[in-house]
Amino acid sequence: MRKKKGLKKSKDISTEEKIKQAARKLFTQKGYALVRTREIAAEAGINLALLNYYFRSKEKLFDLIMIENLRHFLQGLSVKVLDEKLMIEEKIERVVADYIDFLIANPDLPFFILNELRTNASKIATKMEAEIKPIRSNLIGQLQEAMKAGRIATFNPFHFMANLAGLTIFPFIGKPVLQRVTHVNDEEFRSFMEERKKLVPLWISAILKAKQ
Amino acid sequence: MRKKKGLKKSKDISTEEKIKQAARKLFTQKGYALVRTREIAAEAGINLALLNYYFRSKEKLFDLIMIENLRHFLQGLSVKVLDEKLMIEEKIERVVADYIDFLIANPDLPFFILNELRTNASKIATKMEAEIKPIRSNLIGQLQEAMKAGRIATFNPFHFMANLAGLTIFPFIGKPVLQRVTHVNDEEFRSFMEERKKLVPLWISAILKAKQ
DNA sequence: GTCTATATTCTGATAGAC
DNA sequence: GTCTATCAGAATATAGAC
Repeated sequence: MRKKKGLKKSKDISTEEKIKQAARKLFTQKGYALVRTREIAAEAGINLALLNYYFRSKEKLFDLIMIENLRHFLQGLSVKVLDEKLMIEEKIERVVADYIDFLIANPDLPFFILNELRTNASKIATKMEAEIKPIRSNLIGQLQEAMKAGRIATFNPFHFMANLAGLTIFPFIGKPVLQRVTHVNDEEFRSFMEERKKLVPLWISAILKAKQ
Repeated sequence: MRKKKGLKKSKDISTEEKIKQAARKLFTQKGYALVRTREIAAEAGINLALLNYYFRSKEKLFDLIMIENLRHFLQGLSVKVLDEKLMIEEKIERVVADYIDFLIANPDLPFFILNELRTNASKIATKMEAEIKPIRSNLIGQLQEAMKAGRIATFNPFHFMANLAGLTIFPFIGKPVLQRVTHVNDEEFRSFMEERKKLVPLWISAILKAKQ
C-alpha cells in the first residue's frame, strides 16, 4: 500500500515519467502533428485524463519533449568540441565518432529536429542558436588557424558545416531511402555507420585539402 | 458563355487542375498531416465540396500528388544517368549540377519525400524502387569499371550513394538549421548551392581517390 | 459543376465520481 | 491521483439546391 508514496525505485517509475517517456517515443518517431494524445496515454498505460492532469495540454507536453530532445541533440557535440584541447583534425575525428554512436542510439532525432524546426520555426530556433553558437565559433576558429598554418587549402564555413553534417547526419535522415536503393538491411546499415566513424573524418580531410 | 466547355487555354486551367496545383503546393510545403482540405480549397479559389467532388477524399488527392512528386524527384536523375554515354566522372558532374538546379527550383521536395516515406512507408516504396533500380545499376556498374581501370581506389556502393546524396541533397533538407548556424541568408544560400554544382563533383572525386 | 448547409467522425480537454 | 463519461471544437465528407 505504500507504492504511491514510496521512494522512486528504478523500475517503479512515476506516472508522470511514464507519460513523458511515451510522449518522447511517439513525438520523436512521428512528429507533433501525427501523434494523438490518446496514443500517448495508451503507450504509457494510463488514461487520457491523466495526461492533461500532469501536463495541462498536448502542446505543453510537446514543448517539454522538444526542449529535452534539442538539448540532447546538441550536448553530444558541445562536450567534445569545447572541452578538449585537441588539434582540429583530431577533434573532428572524435566528434564524428561520438556523434555517429549517438545517432545509432537515437536515429530519429535529426529528422525530428528538422521537421519540428520547419513547422514551429521561431519558437525554439532561438534556443538552439544560443547553444550552437559556441560550438560553431570553436570549430571555425580552429579551422582558420589550420588554414593560416597551411595545413588545409581553402575553407568556407558554410560548405564545411554542410559537408560535415551531410556526411555524418544525412545517412540517418535518408536511411529509409538509402536502404531501399542500396538493398541494405538494418544490420548492414549499422555496420556501415560504424565504418563511417573512421571514413568521414578521412573524407572531410580529403575535401579540405582538395583544391577548390 | 462558352467558358465552361471551351478548349483549355494556357491561362484558363480547369478546376480540377487548380485544385491539384494548390494541393501540390501545400502538401509539398507542409506535409499531409498539417494541411487542411479547407486550406487547399481556399488556395485553389474554390469551394471545399468541389475537392471531394473531383478527388473523393483528402487521402486520394494526396496519393496523386505523392506519386507525381516522386516521379518528378526521380526523373531528373534518370535522364542524365541513363541516356548519355559519358565517363562516370563527367556523368557525376552533370547529374550533380542538374540536380542542384532542380533542387533550387524545388527545395521542399526532398524533405517531403523523406517525410511521407517515413510515415506511409510501404504504400509507395515499391513504386520508387522500380524507378530507381536502373539508375543505381547504371551508376554502380560504371563505377566498378572505373575501379577495375584503376581510376578510383576502393568503392562501396552504399557509402557512395550516401555521400553523393549527403553532399548534394542534404543542404536543402538541413537548410533551416544550416542557415541559422552559419548566418547565411537566402541569397547567399542560393549562391553557395551554385558553387556546389562544381565543388561536389570535385569532392566526390577526392573521396573516391582517398585511401580507405 | 458549383455552391451552402449539414452530417459525421476525430481529437483535445474537462467535469466529477471514487 | 486515477478513472469514466462527456463536452466543445475542428476537420473530413456528403446532401441537396441551383
